[in-house]
Amino acid sequence: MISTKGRYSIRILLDLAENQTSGYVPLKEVASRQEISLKYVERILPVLKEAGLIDSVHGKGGGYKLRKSPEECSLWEILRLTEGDLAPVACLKEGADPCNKAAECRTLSVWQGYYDMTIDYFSKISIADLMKNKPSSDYII
Amino acid sequence: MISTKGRYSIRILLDLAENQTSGYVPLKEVASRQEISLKYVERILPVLKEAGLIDSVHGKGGGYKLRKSPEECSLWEILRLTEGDLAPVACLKEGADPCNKAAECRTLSVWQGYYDMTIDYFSKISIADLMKNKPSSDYII
DNA sequence: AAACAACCTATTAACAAAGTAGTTTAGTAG
DNA sequence: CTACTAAACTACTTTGTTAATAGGTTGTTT
Repeated sequence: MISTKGRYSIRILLDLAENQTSGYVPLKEVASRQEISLKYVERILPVLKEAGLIDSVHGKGGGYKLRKSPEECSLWEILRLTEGDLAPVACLKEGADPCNKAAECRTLSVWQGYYDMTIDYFSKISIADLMKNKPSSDYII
Repeated sequence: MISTKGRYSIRILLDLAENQTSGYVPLKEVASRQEISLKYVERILPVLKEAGLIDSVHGKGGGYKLRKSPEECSLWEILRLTEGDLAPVACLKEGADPCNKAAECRTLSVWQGYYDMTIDYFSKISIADLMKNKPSSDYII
């Protein structure tokens, strides 16, 4: 399961992308548009800033803005930062001590295959792709 | 993350498949071969029995055995039973109340695509496939 | 009847997710 | 220079899940 941390991060970056101005967008606006607690948003963002996905400015007129273009920002990059990694089993996690049964493990290749597929899937989707996902009028009742 | 419940279940069924006899295999042997606590194995199996994957017999000479052939037993079937479902987000879980933002949600299709891919991946792998995954001699040092 | 193995119920410790609260620091506008 | 604003930091709480463990009961076979 993808936790709120990862899902919210995607929505927040998407919000920043869709509401870009020449300046900075304060979190207050993002939180209110996305209906996420401001305090929780504040908790989530620092890691995205550290990684260079966003820039921030303190004080009046300050806020956040995207540092990269929406095209360059893949969901895999966001999820890896916020969810740690998406390894389906402990022995494939980054920095895990190597399993001494790996050589005889019948299921390792299954998990590895799934993990590779997961990385590939999310790597190929960018924030820009999500922007194209405008709601279809088919859905309007 | 796939929890121990799902991973152990796969290993247990694989163990039953590889150690089939004309009769029944007691859990004591499975647990000891797989190095899983007997008590924990006992907790996990009932759901697999209910679903008709395995048969059991009480008492002396009793134990478990596969009901289906290893070819008919897909990992998806096992994981769905033991992990609930593998929906990456709450709104795709079985029996979830429909999200009222679904029509305007920019990310739903991403999660749905990932979920479809997940089901497809695990559906195409059977216990019989895992039996073929014999450890390669390349790994022996 | 004795041995054996599945079955059932309750309890526990450990951990992570999700969010809240309050304070501090930094930058801008007047 | 001062007031305002918004990010940044720290600590806490609540809730739920995972991964077991413990002990007793029921049902079969020899």
